[in-house]
Amino acid sequence: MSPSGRLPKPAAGALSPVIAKLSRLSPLEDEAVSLLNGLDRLSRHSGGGALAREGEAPPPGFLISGWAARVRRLPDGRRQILGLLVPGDVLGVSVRLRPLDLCDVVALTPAELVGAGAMVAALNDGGRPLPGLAEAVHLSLALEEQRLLDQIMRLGRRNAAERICDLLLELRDRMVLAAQGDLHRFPMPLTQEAVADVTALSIVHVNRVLQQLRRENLLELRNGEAQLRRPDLLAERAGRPPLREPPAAPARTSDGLSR
Amino acid sequence: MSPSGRLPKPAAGALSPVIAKLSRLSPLEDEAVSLLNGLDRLSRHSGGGALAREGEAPPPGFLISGWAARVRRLPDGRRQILGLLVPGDVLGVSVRLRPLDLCDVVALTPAELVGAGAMVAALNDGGRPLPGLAEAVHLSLALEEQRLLDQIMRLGRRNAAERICDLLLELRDRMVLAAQGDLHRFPMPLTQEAVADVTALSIVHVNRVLQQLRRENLLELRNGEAQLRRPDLLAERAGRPPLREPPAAPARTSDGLSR
DNA sequence: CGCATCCTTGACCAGCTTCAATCAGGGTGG
DNA sequence: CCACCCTGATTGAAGCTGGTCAAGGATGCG
Repeated sequence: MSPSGRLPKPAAGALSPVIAKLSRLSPLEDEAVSLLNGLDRLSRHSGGGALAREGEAPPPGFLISGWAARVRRLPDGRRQILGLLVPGDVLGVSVRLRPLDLCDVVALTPAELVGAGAMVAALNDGGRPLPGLAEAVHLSLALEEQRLLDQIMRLGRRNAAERICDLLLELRDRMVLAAQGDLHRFPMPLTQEAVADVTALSIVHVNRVLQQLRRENLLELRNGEAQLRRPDLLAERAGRPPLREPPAAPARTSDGLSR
Repeated sequence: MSPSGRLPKPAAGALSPVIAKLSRLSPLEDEAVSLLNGLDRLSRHSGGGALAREGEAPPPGFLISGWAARVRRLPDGRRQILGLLVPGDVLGVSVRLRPLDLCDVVALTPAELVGAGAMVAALNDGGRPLPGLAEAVHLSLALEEQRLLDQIMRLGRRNAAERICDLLLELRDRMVLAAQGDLHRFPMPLTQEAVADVTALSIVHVNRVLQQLRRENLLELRNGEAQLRRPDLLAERAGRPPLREPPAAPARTSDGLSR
């Protein structure tokens, strides 16, 4: 349930979700890319294992495989997932100490983390400045805050179907950003229980809504992969504003900062 | 509905919520206090007026009187309050550009804002360093993020009564921090509609829950003032963890960073 | 005095939860 | 190889929480 080993080096190319995401947020210097590829201190975690514990600042790192969640519990055991972490996401890297970094983080699937201490050091210790990397990391943190706001909207004024459709679209956009899928298809290893804990619904109701979406042929969900048949209809079903055309203004996606 | 005037100077002592809050977060240098007291560019806003518009970075400022809210809407008009702003709170001051600063902010009561541009300049332009002030501002931003997480828990796994009790306790703590009330009594100018938009309940149901809490003699709410009869019972009613004793560990309040 | 805003209350009902079984797939030990 | 078990998905029935609709009441202000 805990890190089941530390290896000096991740496999070649293992950093690709991180590099894909960051380089899309801001063009990365060549040096930044090799810095990222050179990160070590890999740790593996089994599903259910803790990546970080409440109250302890987690060591800076990138999630390079598997999914995880920031979790909080009520005294009686009710569980709420505050936010999900997917490959390419950053953990414990922040300017100020962030309350978000002080939650329990648990692996929802087997997961691998690489240490980002070397990157933080390179950004701070005034060696060669890496403004592209610094900007990308900043934007990544901003996206994370954006997602907290999206989560509040999701839980606040959306009904069950809207919550689930909205979540799927957010996950699609995040997976695309990390080069893990395309507009119609992406890895989705969450159990219905995890979806329930994100959307604050009961497992049973999540199941019913998914069945309904399948019946409407909007969605397929099998073998840990999601297929969105009609993303446009799904967006409508999610109660999202109809997206403006590219020529007029940059479309607003849940990954976009254009608000 | 818009700023109804700009006066060169706020009244003497008008900055006291700001100074009370910041100095409780971190001891302020004398210079920092006079810097704050010297802030000008006061703007007044009537209830319902916009303090900042979606998509525009708001000018940095402190709310020195009145309450406001960060608001987001769904296409069909449903409204969700992402977070409340009370006197002493900061707006538009951040290291990186924060998505939170890109929401609509509306005044819920008549409100006054002073510009914080001079403070930001003093913190950045390497004149005399003011580490106490810088730390206090940082902590203030961290508290804001903490409150987003609290809001997710509130909307996620709490029922109507728990949401309202939890909100009242949060507001109590925030008002105490800004020297605007004590453990049992504080200004609470929110309409039931605003409470509904924070807690994602209907107005009617907010009313019923408040009636019930009054009947149980846990709460009084009159003339824009809240009285908490039994804060301990209210906390229990809010589904909060029983708070540990002061000697053992610092108690966890919604204003505390001790997580 | 009349209007506007906010609060209050009742009746009804829908969305979601809870409880309880059942089913399907995958891994494991005999 | 197969019985067994565990986790996750599925489905039905019943009931509660909270929403919606509708109609006043209270308060304050021009």
